[in-house]
Amino acid sequence: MAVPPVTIRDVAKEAGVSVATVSRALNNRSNVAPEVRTHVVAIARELNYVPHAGASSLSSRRTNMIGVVLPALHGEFISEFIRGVDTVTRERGFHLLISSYHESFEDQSAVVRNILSRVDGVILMSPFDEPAVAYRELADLSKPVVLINAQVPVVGMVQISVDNFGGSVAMMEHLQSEGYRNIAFAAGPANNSEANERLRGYREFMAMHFPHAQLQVFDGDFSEASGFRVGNEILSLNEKLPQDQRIDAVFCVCDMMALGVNRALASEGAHGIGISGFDDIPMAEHMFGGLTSMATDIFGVGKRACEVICHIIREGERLVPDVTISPRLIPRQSTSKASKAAP
Amino acid sequence: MAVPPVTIRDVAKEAGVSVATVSRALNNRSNVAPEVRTHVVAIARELNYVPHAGASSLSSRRTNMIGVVLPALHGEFISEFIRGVDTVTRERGFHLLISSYHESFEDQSAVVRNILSRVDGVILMSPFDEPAVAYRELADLSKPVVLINAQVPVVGMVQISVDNFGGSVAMMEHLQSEGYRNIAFAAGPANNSEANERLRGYREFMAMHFPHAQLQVFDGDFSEASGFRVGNEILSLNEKLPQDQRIDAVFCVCDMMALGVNRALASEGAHGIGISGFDDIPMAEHMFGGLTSMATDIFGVGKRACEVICHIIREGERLVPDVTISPRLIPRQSTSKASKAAP
DNA sequence: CTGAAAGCGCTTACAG
DNA sequence: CTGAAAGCGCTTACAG
Repeated sequence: MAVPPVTIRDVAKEAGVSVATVSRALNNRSNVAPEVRTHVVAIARELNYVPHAGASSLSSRRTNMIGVVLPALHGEFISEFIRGVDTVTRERGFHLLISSYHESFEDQSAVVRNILSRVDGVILMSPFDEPAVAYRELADLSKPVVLINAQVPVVGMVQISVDNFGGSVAMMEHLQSEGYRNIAFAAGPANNSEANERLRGYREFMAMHFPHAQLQVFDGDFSEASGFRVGNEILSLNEKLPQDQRIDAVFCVCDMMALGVNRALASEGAHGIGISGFDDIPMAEHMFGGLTSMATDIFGVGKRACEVICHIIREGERLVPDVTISPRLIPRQSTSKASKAAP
Repeated sequence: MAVPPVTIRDVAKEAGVSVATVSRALNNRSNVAPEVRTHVVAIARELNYVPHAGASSLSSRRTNMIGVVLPALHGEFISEFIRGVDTVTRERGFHLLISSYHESFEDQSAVVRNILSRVDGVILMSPFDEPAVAYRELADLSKPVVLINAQVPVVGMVQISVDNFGGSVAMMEHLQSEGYRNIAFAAGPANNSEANERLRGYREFMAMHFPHAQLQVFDGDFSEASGFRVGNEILSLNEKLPQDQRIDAVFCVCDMMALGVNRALASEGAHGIGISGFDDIPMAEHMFGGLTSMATDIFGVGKRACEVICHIIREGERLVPDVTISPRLIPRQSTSKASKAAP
């Protein structure tokens, strides 16, 4: 514990060379004689030398760290994202500084500034539905920032986004092709940009294909409990509606809400109402016989984001094209009219 | 991007004080006149000053970072743990360096050394079933290490562990009290210490309460697929067994395997075999009507681990008692004989 | 309560 | 290919 740490000077002395040579040897610079390098590396290992990262970053102006700033997300989603980032980070010799759990957009910006001196760049997952101008300040920072899922273009920042709007439309097409006509939407938090894009997909599809239908949007907040409430609202609404106007499918903004919707509907026996979700969390496959969902490959998004930020850092190049990832429909039993009708 | 960063000297000059005073004011040292502090803080904010973390750690010998080294874990488990750590980290002004995805024990040790100069201490979650001696080297490092779930005492390292053995015994008691007699165990990876402790609980309970019963241990690897295989093995075994020796309950080492076991058994219709898991992942509640499980409060473990390491760092004290967390039985329908018999 | 100065452990032009 | 030296931006005894 209280051992005086071994420094580059100790290694230099022991190896009989200058500290400059040790530094070059250990950092794989080309201008070192091969035998010298081998010798220095051996001595360093023997002395159990660990370079002081702070000192190194002070003189090299590089921290070899990537910052990841995440919102208050729970579960599989966040861990898959981190896993994706981590994969790249390891293979490129960077370390990961993670900061999660932020309540507001301001809070989030503060966190980004706060970690700025510790990292070479940051990956910011921002679910807030803020105008582009709100991001300007972050785009002007001294380190590159890659923005995930902001759903709004920001000059000076590379963006990686899931095409939530497109995925939403694709889900609607699926529901329509399965024969559903009176489709309701179980919405997410009002200030969440992803939720809003999905809602927009629903609205635009309905306007296009069912121009005379009454839109049925139910408020929710991503939680299973809010889905349960929506389910019950739908049940009581359907009682009042004439047969041909009753809701026959619920497109849920995320899988957890679909779980809640189903819990409410299932209590009424075989309801025959189609249910779909979004995100394709691992649970989806096992939810009431299989929940139809849209897979967003969040692991891939994490990888991509990290590749981009590493590239910007290493090449000093900021003109990297944005990336949009298309989600993939995973049809399962929950929207299959055939199996619904059966029992 | 290419703006010269503002340093402590710029702030000092602008505020008309020495850099020493700026440093003291910004670090909340007591020996600064209140008005001076206020003034310095104002100037710093005005200049958008961000202290260089590397320089700071070089002279103060503190990084204000906690390292978290995680095994190749997927899912909710890891994110809950990180969330627990992050909660404490934020409230105490530390940052989080996370390194996940490590294949072997050696790999893991290398990672710990690798991040050592960047952190003030590390939280190491080690699922490997290694002898205490293997950890010695890590206990001798220059920074404190808190060990999670190693299931073996290591001198010089504080440990936070889930009582997997006790939880396993408690689960067996539950199964016995529900009336199950021929209980099988679906095991996890052979080199996983947590899995082995749970298996040990099963073995010892059986030896104590059913000394003449034949132990039925089926190999698995935590995955749903391996659970499915186990389920099928049980089905074919039961066909050969006389009525009174047939397996009537399967205690699975984790919830995902329980999911697979059920998938196999369910294909044979109402099987009447009790199934229980371990970990109580969020999905458990929704798995085939409710899976009986043991909740391990991994969020709490993360919090506790971080509190301990922060304490050691701040107080310089290494004699912190180990912490053992008792899991909690969550009985659900999957082990309820009454509801099993019903259909 | 404040400042001048040393020093933390590296990296990197610069000169050879 | 190598070394001497400057300097990165802080913190912290030390002296006052």
